[in-house]
Amino acid sequence: MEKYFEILCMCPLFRDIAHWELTKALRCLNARVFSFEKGEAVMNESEPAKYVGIVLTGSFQIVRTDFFGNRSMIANLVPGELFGESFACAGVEEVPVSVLASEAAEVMLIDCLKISHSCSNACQFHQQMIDNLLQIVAAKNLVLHQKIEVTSKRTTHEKLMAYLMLQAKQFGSLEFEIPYDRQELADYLEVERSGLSAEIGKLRRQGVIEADRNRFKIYKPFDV
Amino acid sequence: MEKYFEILCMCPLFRDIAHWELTKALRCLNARVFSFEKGEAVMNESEPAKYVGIVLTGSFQIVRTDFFGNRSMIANLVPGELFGESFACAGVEEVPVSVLASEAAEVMLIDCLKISHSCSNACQFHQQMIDNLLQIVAAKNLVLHQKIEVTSKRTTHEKLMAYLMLQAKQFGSLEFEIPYDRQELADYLEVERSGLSAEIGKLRRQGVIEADRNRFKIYKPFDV
DNA sequence: TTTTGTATGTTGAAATTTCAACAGAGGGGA
DNA sequence: TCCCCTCTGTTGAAATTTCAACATACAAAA
Repeated sequence: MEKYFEILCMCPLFRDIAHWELTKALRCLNARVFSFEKGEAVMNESEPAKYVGIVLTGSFQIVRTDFFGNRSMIANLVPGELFGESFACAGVEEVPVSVLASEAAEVMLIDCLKISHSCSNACQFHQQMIDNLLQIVAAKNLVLHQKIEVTSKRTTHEKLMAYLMLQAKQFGSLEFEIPYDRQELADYLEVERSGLSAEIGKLRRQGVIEADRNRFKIYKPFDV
Repeated sequence: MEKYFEILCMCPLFRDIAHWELTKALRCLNARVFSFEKGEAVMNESEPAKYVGIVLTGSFQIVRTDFFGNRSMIANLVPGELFGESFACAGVEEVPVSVLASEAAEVMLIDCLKISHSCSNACQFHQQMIDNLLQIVAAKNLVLHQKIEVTSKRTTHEKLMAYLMLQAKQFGSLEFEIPYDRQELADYLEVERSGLSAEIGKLRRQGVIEADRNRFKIYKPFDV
């Protein structure tokens, strides 16, 4: 467990929890680590929400698949990030998403009730973790608002540009990598892959962007 | 202030806070009540997030308007519901939405910092309110996931049916009223109003639904 | 009652997306 | 090296949406 301390210390869930208290906390929380191969699911749609997951290594994707098999990409998770916390805190019986490993990856799972309910040992850290959870869940809200901001645009062109500008802003550079391949980006933007590829090709020919696989470069913020 | 006690007691923010403590709490929180006319804004896009709002009477809508004036409807709020809490808890400098009164309405505004920071009087209720906030923010997450579920559908037909089925499920009846007029529903579904009206007309003629203003009735769950 | 304004429904052309199918590039393994 | 498979880009036809414009119904105001 100790080998994950570095990443756990960076995890917002353990913010302001003393290093020496972490070992005790993990035991009290009955935290356990699991490994996944690419494509495996940590959490499946319609399961009850019980656990909070912390990405330790690799990366995961939060996706939802509807009745007809249409896939919608919600977010990409990198080490230190959490998932499942909103559903567990809200106590939903059926999570509306799946969480899939997008490469070999490891997570730590914690029973959410163990966070909110103080244990018999009267551990100090519970309160701090609830405060931390509140901030994390609130921040997750912003991620969803961001997706809505992008996907509420009506055309593939507008969605793509909105997404790329947002990424550029977050990376602080007009050149950056995105965590999605074409199909996944299409699933995030809620458009057709072929249409997305066509749009990228068009922007490339117009000299608006440069795109190589998941590496993008914006030349002109707007093609006014 | 006392005249709002009934609605405040039902507000999830004050869940498990003793009735006798509420008066003290409101004073400690420096809670204040404001009135708004239809169309007025309690909160504007790009303002810093500072307050948590509680709807006391009337109703409000959370909307976002982009660069080009395209409006996107996020949610409708009725008495007892909160808004702004996610942004305030996440400490964002620019809220991504506006909150507008959809009729004459009243809200109670509370400085979010006063909730999370214990006061000098060492009031008891702060901790309970943080626990409550966590659940509220987590639930807000579900509302956003729900909107994404609906709007990720590709056609107006699918979006509309997904929305209506969801409403029917929440009302527990195939007959119900929605809180939006046609333009607002179009803004929620992220489609064109005229296209939405056309689709509603089609479904009506096919006998799939009955629709009069904001009152809907579903005859056949699916038009397989 | 008449007027005015808003909400809703309709329509047809233009723009865009979806869909299905295929081609080329590149990586990994045999 | 060759083969296989995945990812990306292209394309053209069909389906759908957007856009602009107008008709109608209804409610509030004059």
